[in-house]
Amino acid sequence: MTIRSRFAPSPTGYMHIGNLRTALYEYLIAKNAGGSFILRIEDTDQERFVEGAVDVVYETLKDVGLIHDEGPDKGGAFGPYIQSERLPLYKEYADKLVDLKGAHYCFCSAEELEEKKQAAEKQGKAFKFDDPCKHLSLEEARERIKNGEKYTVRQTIDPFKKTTFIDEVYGRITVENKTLDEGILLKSDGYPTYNFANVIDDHLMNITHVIRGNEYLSSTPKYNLMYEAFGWNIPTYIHLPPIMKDAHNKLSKRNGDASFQDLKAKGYLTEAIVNYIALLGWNPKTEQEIFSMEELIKNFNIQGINKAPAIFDIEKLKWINGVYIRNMSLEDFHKKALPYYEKAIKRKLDLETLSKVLQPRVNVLSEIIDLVDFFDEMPDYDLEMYCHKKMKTDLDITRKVLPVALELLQDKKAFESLEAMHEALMTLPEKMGLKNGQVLWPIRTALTGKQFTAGGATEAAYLLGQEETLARLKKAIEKVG
RNA sequence: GACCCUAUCAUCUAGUGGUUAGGAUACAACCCUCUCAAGGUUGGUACACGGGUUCGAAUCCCGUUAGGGUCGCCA
Repeated sequence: MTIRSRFAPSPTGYMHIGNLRTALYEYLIAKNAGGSFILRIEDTDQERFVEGAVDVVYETLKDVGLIHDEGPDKGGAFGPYIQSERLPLYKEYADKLVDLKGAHYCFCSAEELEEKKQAAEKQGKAFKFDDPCKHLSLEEARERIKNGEKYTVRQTIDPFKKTTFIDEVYGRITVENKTLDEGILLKSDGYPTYNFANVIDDHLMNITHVIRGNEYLSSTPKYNLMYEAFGWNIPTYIHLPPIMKDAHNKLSKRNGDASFQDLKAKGYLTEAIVNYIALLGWNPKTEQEIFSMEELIKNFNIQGINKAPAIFDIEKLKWINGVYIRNMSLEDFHKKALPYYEKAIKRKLDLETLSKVLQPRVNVLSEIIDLVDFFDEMPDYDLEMYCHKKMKTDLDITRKVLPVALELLQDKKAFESLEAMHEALMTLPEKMGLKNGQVLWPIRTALTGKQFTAGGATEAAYLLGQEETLARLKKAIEKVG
């Protein structure tokens, strides 16, 4: 049997991390077995329609490398792949399900129901829908429909039975049917609800593996009842635990948490995000932590999926992102860093060398901004900064070092390359009978005004160039008196 | 409230009856070093609780507690 899995987002205009992980697992499960990955757009909620939201889905999947084999933009043998274009199908199968006694027509209006609910609430009673339409004869119901009455189709459930299903990660689950709600399958506007559309589409599209969040675990028995009523094969279920923001809250855009787009904007690499979320809820049973998409496809297995929720740990993502950055070629890193340089640096400087200095020091690309701001403008700093116990240096030493450095750096040759600068500066400690740190700490401070910088005096001087370096040294000499 | 699900370091997790409870992130220390990183070495921290079953339970069973989910003409 060829595995067919599907990603079925309702387009909201952004991709949240939980959805992306679901899509990833769906893709990996299919591709691991050489199967197909199908994209289906679930746009049955007319009230939540967002312009352009479908494009975000396409762009994200493409960026991440989850290539779907069938979908609205690609076609396929089981289309249409947009639910709003499948309306006649749902109606047809709803009627069929009524014939099969798996559903019934209901003429109660939403308002009526709401009234009943509120009345029950007022009395402090738990609301139980009595569903008068359930007892209508089929002839009578069809007559009322013919007369143009608004109606919905509700699932019909035998309350005296039990329903059991197997989930590949949670195992065997059994519930008593009386705890199941006879929910609406077809709305009065003719659109199906998720509960119905999913069953119909998954069956019609030959989906073999249904992979989704575990919030659907409790409604799965209802889907099975429909499959059974239709006499259809039940798919393999794989329910995924949620990704949490903390111990209590799910990760969600609504809580102000980062979406895939947000993470990208912050300077996280697509590959790193994918790598991280693959590991959030799945373990490869080895100690490997860095996986390319090819490796994920090769190694992914359902047995490694966890049952317990996982908290999204941005620190670990940062680390993984840093690993990816350090593994990049200098050219690639430079390309990624360029937009950030443009934002933060007006002065002209050797950006290639800057990239060389920065690459091992950056975990998230947006960190670049804070790392390079001193190039444009010398920050204010306290004289105290020249006193450094560990470097065994202080103001007195600084007063001696800075003028010597100023003189040394009059020589243009030092600015020809990072190596030349290093060589030049390293002559100072010996000449002055001082330790490296005693000489270089003051110079670096004078050039950067910062407690910490990426690179040392050598890098700062070389990158600033002769003119600016000399100017800053002069200023510092004035400052220390 | 009813039903379903979950429970190992701060975090992600390994572990499927016998382990000094392993790894990674984070944290700390040290080394390296012109600061900061990177790299290297080392370290501390966990089986929610209570009962069983068993010669022996993180592992099996029951309960408690805690948390999550579902109960929409949302998905």
